[in-house]
Amino acid sequence: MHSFTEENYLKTIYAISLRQAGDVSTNALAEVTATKAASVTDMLRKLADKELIHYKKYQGVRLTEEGERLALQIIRRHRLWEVFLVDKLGFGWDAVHDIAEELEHIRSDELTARLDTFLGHPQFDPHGDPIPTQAGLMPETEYRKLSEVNEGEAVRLMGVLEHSTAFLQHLDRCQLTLGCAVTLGEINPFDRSVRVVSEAGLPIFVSHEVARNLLVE
Amino acid sequence: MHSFTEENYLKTIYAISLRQAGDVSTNALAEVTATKAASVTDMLRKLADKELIHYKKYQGVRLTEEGERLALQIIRRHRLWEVFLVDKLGFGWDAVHDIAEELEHIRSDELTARLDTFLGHPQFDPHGDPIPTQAGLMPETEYRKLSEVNEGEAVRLMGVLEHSTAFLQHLDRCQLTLGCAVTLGEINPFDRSVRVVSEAGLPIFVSHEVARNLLVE
DNA sequence: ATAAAAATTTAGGTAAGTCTAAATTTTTAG
DNA sequence: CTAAAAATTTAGACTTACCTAAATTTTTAT
Repeated sequence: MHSFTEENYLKTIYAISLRQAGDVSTNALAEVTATKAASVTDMLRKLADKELIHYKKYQGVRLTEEGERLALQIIRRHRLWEVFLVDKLGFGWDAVHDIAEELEHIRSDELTARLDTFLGHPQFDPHGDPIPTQAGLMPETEYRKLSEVNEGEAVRLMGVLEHSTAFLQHLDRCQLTLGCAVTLGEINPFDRSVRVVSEAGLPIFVSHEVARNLLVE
Repeated sequence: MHSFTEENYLKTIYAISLRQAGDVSTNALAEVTATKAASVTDMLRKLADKELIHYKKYQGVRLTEEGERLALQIIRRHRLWEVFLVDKLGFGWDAVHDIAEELEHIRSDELTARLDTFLGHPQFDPHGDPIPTQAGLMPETEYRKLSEVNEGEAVRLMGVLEHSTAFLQHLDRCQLTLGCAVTLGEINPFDRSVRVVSEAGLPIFVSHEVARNLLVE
């Protein structure tokens, strides 16, 4: 069996791999796991011994097939629990990350399977992130960033790239909820902020910083 | 904050205190926690430093008020999760203990409160054990053991004293479910086994060993 | 009452996961 | 191309929770 800590490293390696090409560096892992590079090195040696990562000293790491399978299993559990917390318990989408971070480590395939059924086999978590399948596949999504949409286009808000409480609460205050349809107004050439118009005709001003963290289709 | 392991010790001290008078011995704890007496002594010193138990060397331990408050909080979470697993996810009552053993350590008062509401503020877990209140009180129950009931009496099955999978599955096979009404037939004077009759008139033979692990009212 | 048995604690050690400081390797800049 | 900077690894140490073996205290039985 793998420890809580090992699972978190696998998940983190997967997450970093998604947003950058090439192997994952020791320092990048140290930053995300909030530990020191020396501690990361220790753990990498251990994960390599277990053949969960490909690791050559000084060269960074990448998950093996088995490592990726485990990472996706943990991400699946995390996202299913987030759906539970929001849909069933009524938590806000900005309040579930830390709790799901603990729940994801409960080790029971039957629990995961029953939870999935109970929730109605959801495809996406409350932040619009796709839920890996039981078979261990991450569903592909074809979303663009709102910051890449042209004036006049009509799009639907499908996900977020930033998961911080502060960002999600900002979206709540702007009434930008997942699934809402918006039409792009003019883009301010100075700061690239943009006005979008909701279904209800309500104008919402969105900074470039926010727009590039919103996924639309 | 208190570690996973510390929480388990508190819960175990509480559980042992319930079924025997006087202080809890080091050996009793070693047996239940499946560790060695020397390890228990280490942990007792730590819990005493944190003022969660009263501890005098060689004299056994008992929970302080704060220790009992924490123990009841953990038991509350355990039992609420068991209700969730059985009522919402459809697990059998014989399959939930180990999973709840992990879930009980998820540390979020809001999670516990919302789960309680979601489940409809249940008073008892799937084994008939009372769920401690949010205020930290263990509800009193006035159940007798089936082995102490007289011939001819009509009683209702309210709980179990033994929680093993084997015992619970045995009850399932006998169609002895919580809440079912039975009337006591004759008690065999040789082995103290007893015949009970269900509501449907079905006769069920119950060994003394089983009868003294069944709680009725 | 006291010696043997049982229970408990102390002493010293291990593994996991972390740390700091020092050594080493790789990358970058002139 | 090479020296300085940055990244990474190694060495040695700490904490938690556990262990075994030995010492100590309490209990039990004659």
